[in-house]
Amino acid sequence: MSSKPGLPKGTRDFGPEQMFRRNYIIDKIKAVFETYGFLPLETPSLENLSVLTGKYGDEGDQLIFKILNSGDFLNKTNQEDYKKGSKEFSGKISNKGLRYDLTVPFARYVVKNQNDITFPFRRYQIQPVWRADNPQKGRYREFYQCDADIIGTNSLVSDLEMVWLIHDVFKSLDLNDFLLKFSNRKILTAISEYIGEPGKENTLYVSLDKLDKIGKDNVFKELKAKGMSERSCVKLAPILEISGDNRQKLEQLTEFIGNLETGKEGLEEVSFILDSIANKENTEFKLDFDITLARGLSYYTGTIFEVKPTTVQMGSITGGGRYDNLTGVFGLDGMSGTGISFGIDRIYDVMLELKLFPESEIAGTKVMITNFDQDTLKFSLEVLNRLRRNGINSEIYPDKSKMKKQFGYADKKGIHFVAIIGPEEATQKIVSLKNMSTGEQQRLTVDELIGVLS
RNA sequence: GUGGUUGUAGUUCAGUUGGUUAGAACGCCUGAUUGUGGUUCAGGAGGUCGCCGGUUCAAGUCCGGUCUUCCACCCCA
Repeated sequence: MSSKPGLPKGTRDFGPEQMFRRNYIIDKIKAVFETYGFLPLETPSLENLSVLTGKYGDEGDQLIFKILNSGDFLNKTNQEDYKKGSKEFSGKISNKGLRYDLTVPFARYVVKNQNDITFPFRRYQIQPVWRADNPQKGRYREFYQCDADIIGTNSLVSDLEMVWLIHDVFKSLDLNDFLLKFSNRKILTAISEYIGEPGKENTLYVSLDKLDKIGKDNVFKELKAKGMSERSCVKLAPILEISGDNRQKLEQLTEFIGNLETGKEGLEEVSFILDSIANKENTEFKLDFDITLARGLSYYTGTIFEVKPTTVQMGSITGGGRYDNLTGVFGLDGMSGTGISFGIDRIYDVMLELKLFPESEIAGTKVMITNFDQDTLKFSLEVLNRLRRNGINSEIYPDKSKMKKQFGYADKKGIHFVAIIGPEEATQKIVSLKNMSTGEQQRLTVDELIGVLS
């Protein structure tokens, strides 16, 4: 066990069975993305560190995997660089890193190709990302993100589309045990203004996000520890008491921040989403307007959303929101967009736990042809080729082993049919087809065989 | 990054206060059955006890380090 080669922390192999299921998820998501008019994009696994750093906050920067420069990189450094410490020094010996998410490379792409892109630009991207985080359940160092973004418009219609998109994706996966929480960053900004701590919304939302986890008292404790005054906390307390359905929550919140400019904007935006959703027919929306929803990434400026499974213990499986100026850091201002990211590794774990993968998706080969001897082989290969030309997943057992072994192979691989071609069948140009689940066996011509298996 | 936890056959796990040749179940291989799998029966193979070092007459068992697993924090998908 030990001497066998291992895997780096937080990475995994995906065997055939897992790949069938992963592809099932990816195919479904891709299909929905395409019905929404999103176009595919891929970017390199590697980006220049100048592109990656400074976009995810100090903590995020530390989680970026850095790639050592090629060649004699030490030759280009000196004792002074070394003495400045790891952070400075790593800048001298590494200038590339593995991508941390898909949004920043996308922003880079948009800026680089701004003259060729027709805006608003709708793209989807399904690729792995890497984070040097400590792994746990549902947390890996290499995992896939499925992103869809609409950039180049600040229309709320795009935000609304994201809400629909989320529902359509989970519907097509038959994953119904989820809750879509949403809110608006402007509301948080207004709240921090209202309680007399303008500009401190970052402190506020980091703590508020933990409300259901650590409780109200601890949130206040943490806020005070971060320098928020007693008076602000007193003003905040009644806002946290807001409850009821989405409409009721919105109305109660209006009493606090309805007179503030950003507050008014935020409330109107939330209201628009709620109204529009209500108009979409025949769909039950599990939408929860949650004031305490914050989302970590600092680039969000408007609508924000997050999806959590309701019956499985798991972090968020989807998240996103509106960003007003994502490309600003790359020198292109005024490019507003909205985006969503599905975490397929977590969706996989949830679906596995809820047993939502259909059996039929797991089968690979539909029919296996037996291998008798040199004389029958010619006809067997002929049949094999005809099956394949008719789009039937088929394989021939490569060795002239005992029937017992050949059948055992088909059984273990879950192959539903075995086509037996022995001397008798070969001379008559027929096959004996055995259904492995019922045990029934019938003699068929090749044309009949294709008919049965199509 | 901080604190804890885990590692023994392909898999899931036993293994006494440190003491002869490290066990079980399932899986795997062979045969009963030279044209038929999943059941049954008989037999068999398979282990550097994660890795490196230390204590000891003696280490799977005790100690240190390291890697890995899972968990909490931080943060996140």
